[in-house]
Amino acid sequence: MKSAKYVVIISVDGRVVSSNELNERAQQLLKTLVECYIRDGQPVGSRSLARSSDLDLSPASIRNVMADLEDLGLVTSPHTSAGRVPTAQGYRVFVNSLLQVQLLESEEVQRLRHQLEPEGARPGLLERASRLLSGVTRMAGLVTVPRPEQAVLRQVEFVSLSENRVLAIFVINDSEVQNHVIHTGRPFAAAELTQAAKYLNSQFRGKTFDEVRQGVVQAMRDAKDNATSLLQAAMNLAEEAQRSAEQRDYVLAGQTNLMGFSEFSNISTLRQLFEAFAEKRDLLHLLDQCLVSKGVQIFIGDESGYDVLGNCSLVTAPYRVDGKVIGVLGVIGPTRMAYDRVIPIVDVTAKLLGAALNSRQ
Amino acid sequence: MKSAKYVVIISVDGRVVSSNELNERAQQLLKTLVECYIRDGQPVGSRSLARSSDLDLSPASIRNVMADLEDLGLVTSPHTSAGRVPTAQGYRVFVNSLLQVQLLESEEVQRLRHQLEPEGARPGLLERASRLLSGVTRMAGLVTVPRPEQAVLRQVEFVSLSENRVLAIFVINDSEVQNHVIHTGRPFAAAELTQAAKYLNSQFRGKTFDEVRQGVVQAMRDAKDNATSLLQAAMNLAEEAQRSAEQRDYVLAGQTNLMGFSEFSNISTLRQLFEAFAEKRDLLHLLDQCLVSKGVQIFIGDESGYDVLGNCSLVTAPYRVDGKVIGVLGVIGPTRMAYDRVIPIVDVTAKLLGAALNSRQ
DNA sequence: ATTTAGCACTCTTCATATAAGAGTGCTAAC
DNA sequence: GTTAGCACTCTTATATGAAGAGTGCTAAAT
Repeated sequence: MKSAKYVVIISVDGRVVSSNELNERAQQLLKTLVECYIRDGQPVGSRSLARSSDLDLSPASIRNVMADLEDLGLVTSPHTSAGRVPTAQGYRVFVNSLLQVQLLESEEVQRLRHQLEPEGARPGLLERASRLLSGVTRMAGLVTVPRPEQAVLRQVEFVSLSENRVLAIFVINDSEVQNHVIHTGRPFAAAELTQAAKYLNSQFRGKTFDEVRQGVVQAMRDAKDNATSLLQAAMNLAEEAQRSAEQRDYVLAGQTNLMGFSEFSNISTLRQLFEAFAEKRDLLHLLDQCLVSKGVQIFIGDESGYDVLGNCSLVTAPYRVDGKVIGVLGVIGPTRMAYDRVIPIVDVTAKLLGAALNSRQ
Repeated sequence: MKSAKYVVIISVDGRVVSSNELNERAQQLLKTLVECYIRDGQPVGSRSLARSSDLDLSPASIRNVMADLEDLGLVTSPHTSAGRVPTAQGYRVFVNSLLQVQLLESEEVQRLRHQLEPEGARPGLLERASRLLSGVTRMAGLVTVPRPEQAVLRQVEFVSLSENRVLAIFVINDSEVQNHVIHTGRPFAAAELTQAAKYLNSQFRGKTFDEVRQGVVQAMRDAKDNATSLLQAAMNLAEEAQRSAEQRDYVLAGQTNLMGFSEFSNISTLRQLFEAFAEKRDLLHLLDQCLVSKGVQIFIGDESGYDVLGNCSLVTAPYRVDGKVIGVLGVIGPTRMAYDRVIPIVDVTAKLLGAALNSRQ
């Protein structure tokens, strides 16, 4: 292998993140190549690249550049006599420094906003957002349920189910509701439960779940000596509910859209992907990483670290209530996706969802 | 086409339902053919059928019988030089009168029962039943959420969300919970809501939703003149909640298992099927039809009336609480499935789910 | 009258061969 | 530094032929 002509800056995690040191021509050609490939889905050869690019170069010259890009790991060739295809790293350079995102028409934004208006409770806002994303991108939409830790407790109710089982109902933030069955050590009378709920509501209504957690721990310590059975019980319930309320989850929509892409024409690949959707664990882990991000975050191909997502890209954006990030939404599709369209859509949808949630306070 | 030698009884809906008039030999051969095809997934020829069947016949004789079965529409041939494959009608005759179901080992039943024990609330009982079905049959499991009309109201709570929005929480039957956002005509104070809930609980706790509906109508009529604003409001809330509580739904599990079958190797077929799963409408309509059945009910291939389910079979059984049918569960897979195993599994699971729901009362 | 052996026939599947086409890498000329 | 030319590789499509599976029909056997 000959040494590369151009230097590419590598980030801390060992991946290409910048093309500052790629010369003008190489950048231009990489950009055009990615655009062509995203548009047509076919490996693009030197000939058609010469035609598509504004540069006035012969195919032979272009072939030289392509060889360099290939050495840098930005493009690859399916076989000798096919054109070049971007690698995950190639897409990364494209997204980071070559891409100019399309601005959404304001009427288009209006349309999105309209879809997220709180008219009619069904289906829920999260599900509508997820469907919206999948519908407008023709890929799969993904919206995590809001984090309870950062969510505000609005109300808690206890309902006796049977002997030792109590149903705890938490109204969170807004109309999001979580139900949890709690197995208690002893039976509780209805009046006892009502009082427990009353106490908890008076203490913690409007508090975040983090604060609730702390308050519960504190109260349990204080109550050590002179604990009434009721307080003790209420605390137990709250803590247990708190624990089971920490489950992360997401709402997925439009998976079937992915079946239209040739990338997933291999049914075993497709199956693994869908199993990952159903399993949720890996996706949730990935989405959790996006919670810390300020804005749109993208995983391209193997960057995710999960084999199943080998030829998938995940475009995400966190959504906020009261300025605090409480969840993430995004779109999942083949690495070969129209990033310039998808990125602003995800970005705007996150903002609109946050706004919709806020307006419900 | 030559005329058929054997008469097949046709049921009211125009489908073959009985093979009483098929002679002994034809029945035996059809049975063996279906068994072979279910086992191997290959069209079965006269030669191998001669070997597999207990009958001591030459391939040539068998070919004669096969020609008759083909005329009757019970088997078909993919092409000239392939063996025969059962049609939907062929499967129907097999299931109705040729099949002997396998009895489940009692230890196997124990294992199923164990999986449905109410230990740990997560995931919910319905979801566990659905997963159970998909896991043990290696196909897709399906469980409808219980019908609210026949369900018993255990408790209702109202929570004020914002100006004109009230969250109604219905605890039904057992730990099943439904949340509904109600848009009210005017704001309600917390105390008002509490009283409304108290009133409704005192009136309707333990009643079925049908009775609730009647009670609501009656109370609204009585209250016409001397209606307190509170009663009126409570009634409105209850009625609206009632209306939105009528939505049917199901829990699906193990769809990805279907991707392993050659029947769904065509990705466009697969996509349509998965879209039907997501759409839910058609499946629900089909499942509704099974509510009236006493026991296991089966749709084979095009019997369902939906094109997407062309090469699917759906095996269902209603489940009961307090002797009343409140829902349906089942398994969906290719028409080529091991009916002798699946039928008792679905049957038993329905009983076990009913029992598990009952034991929670 | 039923059953069966024999046989011609059809259709699929697999392997092989061939030609066309696309695109490359290299070299030498511009 | 750029490009034309060219040999080379690899894919794709198409044709061909042989093997194999299974059928339907007919005539002989039971």
